[in-house]
Amino acid sequence: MVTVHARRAVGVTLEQVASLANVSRATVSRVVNGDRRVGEFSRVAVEAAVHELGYVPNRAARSLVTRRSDSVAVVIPEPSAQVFGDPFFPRVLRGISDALAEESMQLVLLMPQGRTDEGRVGRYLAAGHVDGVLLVSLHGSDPLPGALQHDRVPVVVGGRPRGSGIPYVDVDNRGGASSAVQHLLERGRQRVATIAGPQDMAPGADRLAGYHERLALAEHASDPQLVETADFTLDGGRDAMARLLERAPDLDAVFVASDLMAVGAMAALRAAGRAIPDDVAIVGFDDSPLTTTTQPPLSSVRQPIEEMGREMTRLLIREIRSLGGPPRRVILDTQLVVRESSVADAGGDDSRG
Amino acid sequence: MVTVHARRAVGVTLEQVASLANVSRATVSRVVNGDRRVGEFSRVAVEAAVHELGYVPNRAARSLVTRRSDSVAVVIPEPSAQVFGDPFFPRVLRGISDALAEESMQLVLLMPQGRTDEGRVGRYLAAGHVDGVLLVSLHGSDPLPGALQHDRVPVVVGGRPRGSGIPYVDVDNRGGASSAVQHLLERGRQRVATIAGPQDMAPGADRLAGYHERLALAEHASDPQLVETADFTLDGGRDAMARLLERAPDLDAVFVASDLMAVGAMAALRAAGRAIPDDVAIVGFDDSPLTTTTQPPLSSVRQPIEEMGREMTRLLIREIRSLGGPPRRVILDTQLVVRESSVADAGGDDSRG
DNA sequence: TTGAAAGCGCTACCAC
DNA sequence: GTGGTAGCGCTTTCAA
Repeated sequence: MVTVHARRAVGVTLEQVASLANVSRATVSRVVNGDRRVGEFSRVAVEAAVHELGYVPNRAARSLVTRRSDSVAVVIPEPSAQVFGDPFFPRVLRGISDALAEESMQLVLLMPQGRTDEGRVGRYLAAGHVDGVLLVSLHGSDPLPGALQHDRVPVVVGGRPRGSGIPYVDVDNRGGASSAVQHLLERGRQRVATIAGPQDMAPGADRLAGYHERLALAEHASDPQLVETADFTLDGGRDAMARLLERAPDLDAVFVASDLMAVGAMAALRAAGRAIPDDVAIVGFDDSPLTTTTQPPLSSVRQPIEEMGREMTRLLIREIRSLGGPPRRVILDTQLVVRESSVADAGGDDSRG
Repeated sequence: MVTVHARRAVGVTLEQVASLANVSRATVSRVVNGDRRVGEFSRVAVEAAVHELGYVPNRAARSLVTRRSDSVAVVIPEPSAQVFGDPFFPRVLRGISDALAEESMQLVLLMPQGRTDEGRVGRYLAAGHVDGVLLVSLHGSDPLPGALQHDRVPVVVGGRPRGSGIPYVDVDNRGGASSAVQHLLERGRQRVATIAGPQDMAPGADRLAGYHERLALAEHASDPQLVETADFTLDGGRDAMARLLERAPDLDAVFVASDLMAVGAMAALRAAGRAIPDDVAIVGFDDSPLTTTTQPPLSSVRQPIEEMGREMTRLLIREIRSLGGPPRRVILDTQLVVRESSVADAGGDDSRG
């Protein structure tokens, strides 16, 4: 038997493998799909034939009969792609891609622009072209997850969605914010302010909740004067910091709900002649590449983004394999990364979960 | 006739549409695929039935007979995903996604990790699961495009690939670098240095070529002392700047081949007590979000990233529809964005292509 | 202009 | 444990 070096496998069918291995198409199918009920002898013969011919199953033919596509859609609506600086987007995708590859499933990427486009995408998904949907949503008000669930399309959301009853994976925004505030308090700061994100976005609301939670725990009164909100942009962060300094000149620390806003806040502090961290300590959120470009380097809360993608995929696959059971949700731990912006004495490099 | 509100379209077949419209399956198929040879009356009846039933063609069944998948793979090898700070990755994808949606084609995303994984991906692609491949490659030494072309899989590369004969779309790195240098010369700078990228990467080599080209044009001698290379990282940029300052203390401008390296270079200049732009003017490349976070804001060369994705897709589709003709390549214009880092007098805001 | 019918390659059921 | 075979939903000849 001459082993031909595998060439382009297009066109090789089950039929040909079967005839080369002297078995029926059914047997080849069983071997290819890992069915146990195949004799040792047949199995070896089929495997050899598959190898020799470089056979690869035709997905379309398989889908047609199994009614599965073995593919999953990842939907990234417009605003989610606009995350500046922080490579959030490639990181979730990497996590998802890894987990799907393990299951030999395809990743179909959809990036609708605007509501109209989102409608098109919704119809596409409802048409059953994919086995399930992963939705990376930064604005919780998205109607898509609800619509999909209504159409009984398996769906998992990344980030806390507005409605309930939908499986999702989120980062522990409260816990992350809480640990940042705790760190500042432990360093002896008395007047810890915060620049929060938009309160109609889950991460915005949750990080502010974590701030309040930790202050309450330490029996620090929450002073409304010390709370500002901004829109997750650099300029927004700068302006918010300026307002805080005007209202509460005695503040000695600030927890900022994103690194980008923190960069803006640092500019405002510098403009006001406040030394970082001596006069004002500052901690951001995201642990983005920005943190090491600032002067001094910015302490920040790190999120396990790849893991989020992987976990979303696991949940979805469970969802696809057996519709039923209570909707599952997973909250992933964050980690505080301490840098010079929050440590007055040119001190250590501790970190905590 | 009662118009039922479209519900989940799964399960509605050509057959059902045909029977509702009182025509044959063949006729429905013709209407759905825009075949001209259908009577007005039949066409209207079919369209109504399609609408009423919410019919959506089954892709698998169609693929099985047409032998097309109507899908395109986008391959992003590991290192390409590591682009810091700059949201290059989401932007190309957005461009590709838009262009594919216009053609009703699916985007299948593949993110191989390491050479082994890339082999798997290569076999997958060669198996004909997609109609064509878009490869976003930052390191030109990738074996994938060559392998795919050998297997006669239509492929278009983003960024100049090493081998020739492969269609690609690239940004005008030479021209961009050239315009940056021209700008510095026009501002009266005499000793223009450069921090280049790795010379085994196309953008690294091309941007350096543009630098030399423009100096030659201005009959400035190229002084080897004024050229340093680094690895596109922040630290690399800082170290390269430090070396330049040591070797050529009289330099009064520097063109840096990436914004991230430019941020590092600015840190080195600051550490050396050089004022920006008064002592040393600086221009980066990418026009990333970083440019507005630096002090002063960084002049930079902007690249049309979304357009690159769109153009890649157009080329690929042409490639898929009719294999033949000379391999096409497209070079997209860049634009210099002038900010304070390169303008001594607190001057204007000009820009040039 | 229209319809009948032959598959595309595969899985899964049923019989042996 | 194995093989025969009936479709999955669609496109595309070929005739009419």
